[in-house]
Amino acid sequence: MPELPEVETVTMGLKPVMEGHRFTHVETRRGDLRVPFPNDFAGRLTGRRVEKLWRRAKYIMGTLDDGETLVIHLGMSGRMSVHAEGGQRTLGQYVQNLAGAGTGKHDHVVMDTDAPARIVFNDHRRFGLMLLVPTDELTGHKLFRGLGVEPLSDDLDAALLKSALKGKKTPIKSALLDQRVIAGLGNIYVCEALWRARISPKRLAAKVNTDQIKRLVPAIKQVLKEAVKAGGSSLRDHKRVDGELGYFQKSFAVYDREGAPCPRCKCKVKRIVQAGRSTFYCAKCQR
DNA sequence: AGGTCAACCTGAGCGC
DNA sequence: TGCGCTCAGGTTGACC
Repeated sequence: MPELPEVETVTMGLKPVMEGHRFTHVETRRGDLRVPFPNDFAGRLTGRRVEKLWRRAKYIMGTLDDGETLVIHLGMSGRMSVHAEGGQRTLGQYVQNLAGAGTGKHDHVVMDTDAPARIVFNDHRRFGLMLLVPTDELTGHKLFRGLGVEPLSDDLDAALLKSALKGKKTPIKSALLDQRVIAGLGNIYVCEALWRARISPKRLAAKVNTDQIKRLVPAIKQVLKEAVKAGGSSLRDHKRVDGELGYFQKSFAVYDREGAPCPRCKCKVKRIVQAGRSTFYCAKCQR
């Protein structure tokens, strides 16, 4: 499901029931996610208070009151849902009914907080993960030490991107998917950003010129901001924590639109495969 | 060193 | 209905 806008949407949805709240009960249903749960995950989480809930790249991070941080990744198909007694309008946001919550086939983790609310992690492909990492070891942790710049921060500018792409012989499409360059972009928003910046996905990263980089940086930021505002893109799996769909997919210019007209020049959108992933682009206006 | 690609899983959609 | 095939928003480790 998730790229940065979807993870941001989910994080914001979890905040009211997690931040400042304590876990009263935690249960894992099956341990064989691709990355197994840490030892006694439920026991270590129970009774802990979440001091701060935030996002880094495509990870949801919960800083706990005991010096550990809860790290959540949704993989390709992970969902988080929030349930409470009485359903809608509880807690100042829309939440789902409590009845039956956490009993689904792929509901892997059920977490109750003193909001009170029940949070369910569902992931049918099991590519997601939940870990506990000592907070003071986060920066050096394997998952985070190599991560690139946050695209929505002021740190990402033309100069930084230019130096990050310097000497890279891989296509720009693949370079932007590399989390060590920019952290949080995925297949959808890379395609969309390249279209907005009128850059061919096949162009070698090192050959993206200064003018193009100056278009690419705002294109990335704008497409992400618009998608966050729309609640992310719901293609197959993504839902907000209240079960509603994001609607940014209605705004795609090229992604998943093979054969449809390019909104700019009306040429047919092409689909190619790069590094094993679909790329959608307009061969006429992306150079 | 740096880049590509299969593998990890399940489910949905499509053609037959 | 059902089978077989392809594809899916991510990440990683094995391999050129």
